Amino acid sequence: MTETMSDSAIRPRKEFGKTIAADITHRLREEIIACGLAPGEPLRFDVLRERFGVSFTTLREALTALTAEGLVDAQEQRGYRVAPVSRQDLVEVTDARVLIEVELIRRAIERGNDDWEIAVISTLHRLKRIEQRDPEHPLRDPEWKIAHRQFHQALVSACGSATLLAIRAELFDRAERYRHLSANFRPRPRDKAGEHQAIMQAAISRNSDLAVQLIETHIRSTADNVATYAAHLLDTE
Amino acid sequence: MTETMSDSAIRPRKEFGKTIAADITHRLREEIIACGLAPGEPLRFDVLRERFGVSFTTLREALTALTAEGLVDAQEQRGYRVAPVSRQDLVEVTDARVLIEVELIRRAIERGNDDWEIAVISTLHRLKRIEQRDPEHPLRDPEWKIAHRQFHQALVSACGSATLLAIRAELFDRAERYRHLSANFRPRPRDKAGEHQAIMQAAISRNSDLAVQLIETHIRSTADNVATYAAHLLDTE
DNA sequence: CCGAGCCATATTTTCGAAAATCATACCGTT
DNA sequence: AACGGTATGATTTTCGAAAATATGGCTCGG
Repeated sequence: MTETMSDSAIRPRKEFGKTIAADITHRLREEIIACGLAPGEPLRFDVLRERFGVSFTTLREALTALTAEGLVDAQEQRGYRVAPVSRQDLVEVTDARVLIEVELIRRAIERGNDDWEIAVISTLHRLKRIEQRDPEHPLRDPEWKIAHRQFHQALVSACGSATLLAIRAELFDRAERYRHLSANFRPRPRDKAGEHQAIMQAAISRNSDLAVQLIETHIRSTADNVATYAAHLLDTE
Repeated sequence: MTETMSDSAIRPRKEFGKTIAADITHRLREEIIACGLAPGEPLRFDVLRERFGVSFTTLREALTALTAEGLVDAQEQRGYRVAPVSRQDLVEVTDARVLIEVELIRRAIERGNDDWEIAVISTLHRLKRIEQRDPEHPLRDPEWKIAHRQFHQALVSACGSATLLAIRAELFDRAERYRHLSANFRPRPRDKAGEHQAIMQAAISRNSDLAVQLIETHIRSTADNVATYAAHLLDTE
């Protein structure tokens, strides 16, 4: 409010109790997922230092963390680059997601209590509200992205395993990057709203088999879409 | 050759083409898995700096990587500590391992070629040789640990998914720490040699269902053992 | 003209000091 | 004696310089 624009806009502002490194990790992650940093692009320290206004050390810590998440590729003694994309990697991420998400949905439906139901219903509600606002290009709306992420997160949140939830979140991020990759070339989003609605209903009515089937279809058809419309980005070289 | 003993013995000697940070990450990982650094123990920079002879920055990078692997716990602004153990965490790791390893064994049996069979047979052979040497306390023998790890790795290596193999490796490490935790209190190792032999035979003869069942039993019974003999370490506070 | 070896430059990696933050003990007040 | 606030020491976090390593161009010999 009272600060100058130039400073507050450029300088990384860390939230209370958080380290700058954690903040940079978060910002870099978002930028890589959104393909603001292109797959395979070298991540040079000088450039990043300029862009984020932090030191080597802090950047290195962030890049190390993102390397573990599969979003950055470390080439020892030769720096880092954005993790490249490939058809093979897309298939692997999709398969892994199906394997894990299907299991987590089952467990969540089995164990979910009232709070879980409320979380599923309310996150879907918010998602639909945002979609009404701008039904054409949801992926370009940061709010839609967050709401979408939170809905899928809510669905499995009651699974009871923090370990598997962490793995799931990582795979979700990696998949989301592929969605962004094809977003610019996709003619028109298919009926995601309807799919989400159906998944919610199956989950709340504790219809495990149906929910599992819907989720698997949801994940695989999204991946197929990416493979189709981002083909020219996946087959290169 | 020409260097003084004191230096070459204490200083971390990095292998060709590797960074010191990667080396320290590896050494710290091994030490945490072996419970040389006890679960929950604070990881103070001064102490580690003394012990490994490296700087803050390098340590921080290693600790960041291990945090992502679930072996270290980061408390923002309050440093790091060895990831604590708990009965809940043991259950989660075990469940996740069963879910993933069962799937990978299926895929490996389906896709494995001659090289895969050879790898499975030869890694088991080496494991048995080492067991003959010191059948009492295999976990205390670093060579046994490596051979054991390589046998299980070989079993699933042909699954075709680097993504799932990486996740599996991480869970394997976390589980191995629990095995070490109980190793000192376990009366006597059960017949692991027989189990490994049976798993190998089921895999090579492409008997998927049997291999899956044996692997699941292998993983779960190991975890049960830990839960029993390390109970006093899991229930505290 | 081509290729191997070497020098100069660009870039990463590592370091220890300085700044920021947290934990603890102390003091004064109620 | 209990409580709140503050000063002090311990520890983490961040920084930019220095060392180590890779990259690209150049020369020289074949």
